[in-house]
Amino acid sequence: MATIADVAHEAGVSISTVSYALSGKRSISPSTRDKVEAAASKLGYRPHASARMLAANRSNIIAVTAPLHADTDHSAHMQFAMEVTQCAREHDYDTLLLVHNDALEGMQRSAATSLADGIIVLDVDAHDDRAALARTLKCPIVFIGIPEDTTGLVCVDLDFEAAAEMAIDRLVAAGRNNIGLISHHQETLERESNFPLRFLHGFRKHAADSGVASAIAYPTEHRAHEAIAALLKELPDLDGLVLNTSADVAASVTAALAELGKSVPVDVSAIAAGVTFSTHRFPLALDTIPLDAHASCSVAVDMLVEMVEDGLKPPATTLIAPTYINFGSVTSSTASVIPQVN
Amino acid sequence: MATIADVAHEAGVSISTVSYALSGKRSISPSTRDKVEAAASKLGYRPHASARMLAANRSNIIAVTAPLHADTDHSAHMQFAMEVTQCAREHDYDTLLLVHNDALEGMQRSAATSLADGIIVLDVDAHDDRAALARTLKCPIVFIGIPEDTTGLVCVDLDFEAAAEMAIDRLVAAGRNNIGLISHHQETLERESNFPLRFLHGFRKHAADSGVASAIAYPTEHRAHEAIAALLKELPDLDGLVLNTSADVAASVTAALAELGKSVPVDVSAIAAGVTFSTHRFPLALDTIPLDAHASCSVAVDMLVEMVEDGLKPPATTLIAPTYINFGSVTSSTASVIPQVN
DNA sequence: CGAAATCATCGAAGCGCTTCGACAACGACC
DNA sequence: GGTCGTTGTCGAAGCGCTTCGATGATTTCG
Repeated sequence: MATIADVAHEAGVSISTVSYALSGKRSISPSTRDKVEAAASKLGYRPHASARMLAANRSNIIAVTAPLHADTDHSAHMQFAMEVTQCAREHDYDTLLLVHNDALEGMQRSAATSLADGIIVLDVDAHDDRAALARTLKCPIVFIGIPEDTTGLVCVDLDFEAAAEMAIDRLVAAGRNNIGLISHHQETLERESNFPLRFLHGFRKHAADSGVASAIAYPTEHRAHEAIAALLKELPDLDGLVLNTSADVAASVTAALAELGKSVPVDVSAIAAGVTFSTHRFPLALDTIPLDAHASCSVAVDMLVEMVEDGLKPPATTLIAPTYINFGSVTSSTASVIPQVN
Repeated sequence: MATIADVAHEAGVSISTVSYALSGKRSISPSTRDKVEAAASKLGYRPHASARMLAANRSNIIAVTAPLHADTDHSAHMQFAMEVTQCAREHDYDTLLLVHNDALEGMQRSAATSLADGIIVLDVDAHDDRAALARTLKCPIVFIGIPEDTTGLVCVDLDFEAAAEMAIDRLVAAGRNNIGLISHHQETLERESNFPLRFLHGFRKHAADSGVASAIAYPTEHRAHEAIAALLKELPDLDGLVLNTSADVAASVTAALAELGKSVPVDVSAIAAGVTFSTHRFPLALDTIPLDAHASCSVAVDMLVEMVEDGLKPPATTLIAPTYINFGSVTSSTASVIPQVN
């Protein structure tokens, strides 16, 4: 392991000159810089991480708390954790993984020991322990997801209320006025993972405001059949469907409707909203208002890095505007089938 | 942030005494130890991570490379990454996440800068770039998964060949002699993720050795129907089924067979083998020979930590013996249905 | 009872880097 | 031609911790 001293010696300059030449934090003559760079690459010099951390008082590491609940959607989590890691790398930060049974202790430890410069909190519950802890730590923290009480916190998330509104608006614009929502499993709601609740709230409110008939079902199985049946019972003329649910349930919607003699998108137009999975592999691809891990993580990491490097910013919640991906699963109730679009 | 000097001052002893009292690396009188501990907890002292790393020349961090291929099973990955993290914590190590497009660079970087003390490699292909790189790094590395050429590498994985054998043996013991295997999607095999290949190999060989009729199908969809049809075409008397495939395919096996008038376990007995998901939520729970993330990760992390702390150990491959979880989805072909067992 | 071993503690030397202040050397400017 | 900025470089002071060797103090034992 070559050290900065070796490079300095090889280049015939002082240690500080090497440091400045490599960091660019002070002006260095081109000729010296070249010598230093040549020496560094000749020796394969890589600055020692801990030495740098200690001297600079910055670890260039951000911690990510990714709890695993029994009903956690691992696939979604992985996407977020990976996306955070990727975004962090773009700012030259690495990512430390903190697991659940360890989440509070881990946050505390990585903050108190200066192991991490900042923390990203994933999979936030309505009443999340980590929120209370976050308020006591002076380490920059960004939540991806929104707890009920956001006082003093920096949060980023998809605007689920707006996503629900967008879904309803699209269906209404297509002449659909009997709109069902398939939400999440009861146990997910009970755990108070917050986003399904926010989506529900947005859906209820906007359905009422828009004057459409609506119903909500909570799947009990890993398929849509039961939920669809429940919706039809309440709303026999169901002609629009919003899916804020798990992948397996959403994937079986078309089949479940087909079994009842109803087709998508003609009889029932459907939109998946606030979901992390892609529907393009489904038997029939569904229009999607995605919960885009990249979008959320990118914003969150940018903010966190800014907080680390430029000092704390005022706590605030950033809602990310929903976007719409059209696959042709919503058609006008009066028109004929429009061919599927990519 | 209280430093060790503050604690020393508060306790009225020297810095080194504090260090030894807290680490236990030299004998310290009980009275002094108590004073130090009191001072430390009074001040809320936490040793500064980078200072400790620098002085001790050990980061207590292990890196995990978790690539994300297009066809990667995120859920399985997350389990492994989490499990590694959990196991690492038990040895007082933290876990750094390295993402794919960054995997080689990341491994290099974390090793060269001493950011990580060791590396765990996940989701290993038959011809994995990371194997070649691993041979050039002097940093301890453990592979979870087995590349084709294991020269100079330390690898840990489920014994997939033995798992395939165990599955066949169980079915044969139940009088099943027409055994089908549902393997993975073609694209997964093409990428040469290695474990499906090893399973395939074990299955082929042991089916031949056992003198049973066998067939293999590769699912094309996210359900079992097509694969089952393919198997029945080749093996009309199909009475045993081995599932080394994805969760969605395995989950729909019972339904697919039912549509063809065949029941599980009477007409066809089935075993899921070498899979990370649990079948206990399936419409019908299937006997499982699990690819147990905890088992693999625990062994891998133990080995890695040992390599870090006690010096390199000779490269070798450790195969983990398969275990069998009985849910009653395999019954004797001559007996009547046995009630499902949990 | 003195020599040797043991124990408890301290001081100081790093670990490898960043960064501050100092200081030549050099033009620019009036 | 002195004064003032610039510019480029260097030395040294840490960052907070671990660990080695030294040193008294205390115990052990022949």
